[in-house]
Amino acid sequence: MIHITLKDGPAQDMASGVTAAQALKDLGMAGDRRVVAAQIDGEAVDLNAPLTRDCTIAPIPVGTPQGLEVMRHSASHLMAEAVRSLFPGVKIAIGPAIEAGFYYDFDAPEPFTPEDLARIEERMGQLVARDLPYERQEMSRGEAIRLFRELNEIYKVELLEEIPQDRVSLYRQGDFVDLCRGPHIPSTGYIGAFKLTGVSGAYWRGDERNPMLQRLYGTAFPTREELERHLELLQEAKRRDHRRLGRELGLFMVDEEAGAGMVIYLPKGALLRSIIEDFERREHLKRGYQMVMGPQMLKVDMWQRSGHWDNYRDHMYFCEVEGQMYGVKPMNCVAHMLIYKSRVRSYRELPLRFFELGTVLRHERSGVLHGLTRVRQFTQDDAHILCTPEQVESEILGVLDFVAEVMAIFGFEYEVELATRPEKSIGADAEWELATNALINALKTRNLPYHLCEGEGAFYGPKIDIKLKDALQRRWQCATIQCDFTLPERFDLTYIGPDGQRHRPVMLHRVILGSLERFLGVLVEHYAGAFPVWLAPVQLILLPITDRVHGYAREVARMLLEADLRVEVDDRPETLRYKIREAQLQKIPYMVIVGDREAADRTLSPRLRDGTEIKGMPLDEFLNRLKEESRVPVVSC
RNA sequence: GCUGGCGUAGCUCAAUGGUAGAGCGGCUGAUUUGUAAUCAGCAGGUUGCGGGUUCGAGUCCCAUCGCCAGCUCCA
Repeated sequence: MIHITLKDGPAQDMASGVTAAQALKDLGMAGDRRVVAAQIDGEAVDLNAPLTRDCTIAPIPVGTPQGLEVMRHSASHLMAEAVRSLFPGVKIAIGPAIEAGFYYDFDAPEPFTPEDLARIEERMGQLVARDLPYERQEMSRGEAIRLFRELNEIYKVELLEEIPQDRVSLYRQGDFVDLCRGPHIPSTGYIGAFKLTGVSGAYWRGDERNPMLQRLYGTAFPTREELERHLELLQEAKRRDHRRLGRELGLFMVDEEAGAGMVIYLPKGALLRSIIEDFERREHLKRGYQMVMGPQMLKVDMWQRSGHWDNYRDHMYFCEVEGQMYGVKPMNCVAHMLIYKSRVRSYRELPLRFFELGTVLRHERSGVLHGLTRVRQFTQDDAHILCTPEQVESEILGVLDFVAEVMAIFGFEYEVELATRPEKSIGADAEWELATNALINALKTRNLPYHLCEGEGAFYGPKIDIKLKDALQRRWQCATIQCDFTLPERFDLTYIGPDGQRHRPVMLHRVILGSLERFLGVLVEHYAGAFPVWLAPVQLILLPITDRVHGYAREVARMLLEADLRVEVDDRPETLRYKIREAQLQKIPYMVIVGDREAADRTLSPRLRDGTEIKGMPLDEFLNRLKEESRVPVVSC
């Protein structure tokens, strides 16, 4: 007999070998199909796994992230089975669950077409209907290698040859067998609703030197309704797409004749950007930053000295001027080094915080370009903080707080990642360790949970990356804080300490919004183009009903402009309904109707974006309301 | 850069290898309008660019530029 305890529940003695499913049932958990796996002492296992020792058990319902992952992983096996039965020559690679679904990589002689997708999906439906059990089987590594060799599954053999363990597990359902750790759902019927969502190429093991495989993407949910809701969310993302809204709202464009990845700002986009830039300058000056500006390109020697030549050359543009090679800046740090060096520095003036809205150019590979979020020329809200080693941590804290305050103003939540030393990097181990610890300590001081991303730091130092989450819960890399001990050394930066000796300052690179282009793109999607009043390029539009009131409308517009409000007047000879529709589609916060009645008693009748109508509001009341709403929101963190 | 898909009017999209069309938008005129599209007329294209196959190419082939979904990379 073994003693089994339900997590946060009763316990019972049972015969050794009882399955997890039976144990859960005996402990009062109804054996319904929403439970897809079990957790034994914290480890996820199949429902039909036999229990042979005292343990604590907990159900894994499909409604939890873990349960969903199990079901999707099983769905990927199912997809692989369908593919193998329809396309006999195809070899299987790997097929995990991912954030929004699952995929499986195949080595197929011909790429899959959308029609193939439909056939595969249909076959999967048939297999679900047959409710085939998933069966776990353990064997030695050697046996497994023999098995997959017989099946001519070379990718599985390659994976097996690198597995250190002696025992491996396989899962079978129907005619399909796969090397897999598990756990899986008990049978294919547990897959509620699924859909194949796309095909694309993917390198074997994510390495571009390896052959390219065909990756099939799909997603699965417990119920049809949840799947529908997910697909609806994808539609919503499409409606919010900044590339579409950017054009429709007259914000920006990319012209292939000008160059891929080169953003051209239209009047409203340029206005929006300058509103954000003004905001940034104020926020930085408030926090003790000094504005600086560096040149767009520097002699190539500078880039050799900084290490960019050795580590970043492939991403840089170069040009020759009177026989001298120049590198167009991909980062702003080098000029800031020179500014620091422009005179002798005392410890009394540290920390120095140099801030620049710096426009950089990076040669990104053509395939990665995307709207505003991935471009070749962009402007960073960049700063370099030079300080004593003792000041590093408090400076990092200052930046973390800065990020928190700014993100709250824009209404973003975010997640934090810590990226450590990559393979291709410069600097001494001791410095990397010191810098990494400083970052970790700051995160701990602020109680910020973080994901560790090993080997993903910049070539000159470790970094904290901030992934902000937009209204649709998508994550975007914007803010980053990077420690750098090497650049001050390479440029021989020093300060005179209290002891009269020269010392080496530490440098922090940091951005808050990151790239203004990317941030704008994210902002457009976050607000679906309906910017709050303080950001809206056009805050209100006056809609005169007849020519008779044009004079009054222009007088009101002048008054509002004097009050620094962003106003337009639509005095075209169109109907009111027409003008409202256009203003509504432009997502202007206030549509202000001006007719004979308003002109007579010197009032306005604003209509809000949400359809709310206000009639006969006195001029100064409206002015005060707009002035109030135009202020940068005050938030407390 | 790689894999696959796709480039037709400003936008969204039509056109069995056989004379390039529609809606919206634009322009002109009429309409002076009270909360999401007033009516009429007109203009708009070397089908991304360059080669080729063919009696004939938007359609087929090659190359190139760009876009889209991913991979790799990344603010």
